Amino acid sequence: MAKELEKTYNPQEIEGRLYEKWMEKKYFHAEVDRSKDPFTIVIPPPNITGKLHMGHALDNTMQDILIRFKRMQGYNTLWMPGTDHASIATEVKVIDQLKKEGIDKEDLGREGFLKRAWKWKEEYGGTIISQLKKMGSSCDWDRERFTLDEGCSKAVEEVFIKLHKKGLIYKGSRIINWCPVCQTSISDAEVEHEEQAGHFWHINYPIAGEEGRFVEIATTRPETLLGDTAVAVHPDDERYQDLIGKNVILPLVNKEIPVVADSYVDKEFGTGVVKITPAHDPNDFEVGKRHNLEEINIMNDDATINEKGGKYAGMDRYEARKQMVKDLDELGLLVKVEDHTHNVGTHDRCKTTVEPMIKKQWFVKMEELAKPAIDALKNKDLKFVPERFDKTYLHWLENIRDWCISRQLWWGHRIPAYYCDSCGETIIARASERPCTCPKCGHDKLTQDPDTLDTWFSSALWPFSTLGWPDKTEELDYFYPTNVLVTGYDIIFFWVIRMVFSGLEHTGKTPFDTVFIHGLVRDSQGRKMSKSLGNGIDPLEIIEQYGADALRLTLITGNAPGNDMRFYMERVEASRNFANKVWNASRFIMMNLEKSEGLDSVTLDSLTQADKWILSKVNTLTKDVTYNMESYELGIAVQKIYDFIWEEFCDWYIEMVKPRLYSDTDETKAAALWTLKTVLIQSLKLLHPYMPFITEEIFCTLQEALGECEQESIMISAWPVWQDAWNYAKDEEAVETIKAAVKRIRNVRAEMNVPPSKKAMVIVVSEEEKIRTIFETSKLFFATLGYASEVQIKENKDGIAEDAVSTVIHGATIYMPFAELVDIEKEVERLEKEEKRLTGELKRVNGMLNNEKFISKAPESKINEEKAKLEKYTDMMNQVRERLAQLKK
RNA sequence: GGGAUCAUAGCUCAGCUGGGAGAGCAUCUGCCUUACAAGCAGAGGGUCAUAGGUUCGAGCCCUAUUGGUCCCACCA
Repeated sequence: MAKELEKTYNPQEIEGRLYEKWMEKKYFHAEVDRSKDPFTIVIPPPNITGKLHMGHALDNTMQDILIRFKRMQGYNTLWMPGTDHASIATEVKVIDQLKKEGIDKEDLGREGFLKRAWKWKEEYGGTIISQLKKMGSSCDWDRERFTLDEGCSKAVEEVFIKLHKKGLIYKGSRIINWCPVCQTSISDAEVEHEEQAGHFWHINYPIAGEEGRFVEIATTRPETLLGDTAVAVHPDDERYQDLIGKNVILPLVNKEIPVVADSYVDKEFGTGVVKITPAHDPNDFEVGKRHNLEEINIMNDDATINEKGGKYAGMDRYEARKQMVKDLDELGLLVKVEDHTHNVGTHDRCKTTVEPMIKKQWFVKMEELAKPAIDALKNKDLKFVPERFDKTYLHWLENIRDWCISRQLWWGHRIPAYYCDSCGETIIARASERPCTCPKCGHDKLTQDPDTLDTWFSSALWPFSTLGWPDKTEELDYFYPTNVLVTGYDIIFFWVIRMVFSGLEHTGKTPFDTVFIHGLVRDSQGRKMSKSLGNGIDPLEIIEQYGADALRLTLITGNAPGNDMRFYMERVEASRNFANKVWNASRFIMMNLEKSEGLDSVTLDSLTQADKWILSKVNTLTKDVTYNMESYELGIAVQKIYDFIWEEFCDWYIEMVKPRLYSDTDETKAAALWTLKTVLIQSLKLLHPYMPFITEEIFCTLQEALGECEQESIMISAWPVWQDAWNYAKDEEAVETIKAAVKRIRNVRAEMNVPPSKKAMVIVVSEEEKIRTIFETSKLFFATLGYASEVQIKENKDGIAEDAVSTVIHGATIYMPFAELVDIEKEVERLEKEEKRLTGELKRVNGMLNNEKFISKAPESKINEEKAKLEKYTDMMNQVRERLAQLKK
């Protein structure tokens, strides 16, 4: 009657089939349903250029765990999926592809290029989505979105126009970070600072009109000298007081430039004199503004020197540097060269050293937007898990600078700005409302701004643009704000912060209340997984070999929120082994259920001590796991489930129950089967968010075998809750006593090298009736687990051979009278060790209980606990001493 | 320069608001016990980085120190 499970767990066969079933049944799909509370997560949209890596695997496993957990708890869960157009990354890919065909981007023109880019997206953009499905991700694929799709684009346009109207978006000439290779501006967040070994060149600038007098400046970038428009000293610097207001002659250029006083200059650093290049340094730019200095851009977009550079025109910036140093040396103006390491900004994508340049770009004014985002955290409308990322978030926001959002790229959202060809008027308008004539001069030729927006501009709107904003959709009203955002700490600046202030500005709400942060997945040596190192481990290969469940478990176990983790194949194997353990335990249970009858008539009253013990255990486990999961302690929760299933359920309970199952006459057999089934199902449910495939397969097979149908899938079954009826504290305590006795027996036998096949009599001696009853009740499995040929339970040790091996547990002494094994010396040694341990414990407990401050300050429960311990240890000590005395005779 | 974080068994790491030092892997010793050798039973192994402090009590809180990692930052 029952459907059988395979002998070993074979994930490959199962995973694809189950995922298809889930898709078909639409379990992932969420519709607005006002009768239920929503629970929403938006996926960090992976780049369409992306391939699934361990970072995605971790990120998506965490989200899927939360979603599956909440779904089982009865929430109407929406996990909103989608992809990011990834402006620059994709543009580079397409350019590369074109290059292989010998085509230049410019040849193709904007229209042609975009056609190719869309084609590329159609071809490769779905790769990562299909890979996410292999992980078991329960996203609502019917709602899949793309940052460049119609809806998201509409939101982008709306936000741009809205912010512009409020004066929060402006176009201005400012110092921006320019990537000479990608030939686009980039935002501050995209600049990575890298320590580079460089030089400090000390150069003499002749003082105008004072033959033979120089002022020595020090610079790390001599080539920018061509754009110098001043030299600055500190206003209080006594050394240079007389120079302020005078002119110096800019070497090589032979132009007079002024000496200005500005407190930005550090007297202690270098020579205390700074050359000021307003067009190529953010500080100098500020100084320049304060002193009305000319801004001379000396570079082309590819970082070669432009026509303003005289003889250096056309040279690359580094080439020019070399030549200029040489020329200065020849002129005798080079004083010295020192080694100097300094931080230079590089483009995070291509690692090119960025060139600060003055360019006309679009910016978002940040100060006003940042404030509510800061308040949101302080008011606890938003929280980070773990909390320490609060500081990262606040620090960034409190020191925020305007966000450069225009990019000189084609693939992305076009800036909705139009310029009149005649009068230069700027018109901001929706594409659909694009004016035909200039509202100012009536000219009919308008040109749209060629730039596109930073890719993060659209992802910043992701939590609400995907739900229909700016339209007032049902979905937006119901699912927004979302609940949790799961992401790595590396994109807090790029994304999280921008979503928060965007959400607050445009919807008036924080887009999510919790940001659940994880770390990086590193290789076994702790290095970042990277293409160039070739140390990346492909999650798909792991899935292929070990199954998605094993991968998911590996990524979650033993990993604290926000911490990096190392990826080990050994750990994957351990996870796979656990899957196999679960599989086989289930197989065992189902084999036994086949022959079962009368499970329906089992009541809680008919359960044995052992049954009640495991039921009580799984009950507590349920409470703990739920609590941990609600606190985002996923690693702790799954560790508890793992320990429970493997140790308590498999190694103890199943072993305890075997004698009853193998007997045809045991009247508690049905109770055992019922308990096995019940605890298994409950454990599977708790495990399901972590290991969705194996739990589903077993759950369904089991239900089929039982002819029961709670639900057709475990993923829509109800999450277990703690119930008072399953709380059996006394039975738990009783079974723990038995376990302690069994452990002692095994310990003694192992130490004496007695094989399990060699059974021996076990005599339990206890003066307490309660203890004797516990053993009496559990005699059957106690004998099996303790490898006993016979179990006797006595009130006193009368009649037991004096030299019988013994061991002591709380409340009882266990004797194993097999003469041939006796080794008095070892026995004494062991007991003395025990005595020593107990002495220590007693000392500690006595110390506490005799301490007035402890008694007056500690909570009563704690005091009672310690009192109970004192009693227990005293009791054990007496037994140990008695036994010792007996042996030493 | 500012900030964060880590230092716990041979290795990799858990340890949530202070009260039992833990897991996986590795090692050693027995077991092919009819769910599982991807297994079962047992064992060894730690001054919880160092020095102080708070506390009846510290791996956990405070201070300093050492060493590592990361983030931020306009010292030319």
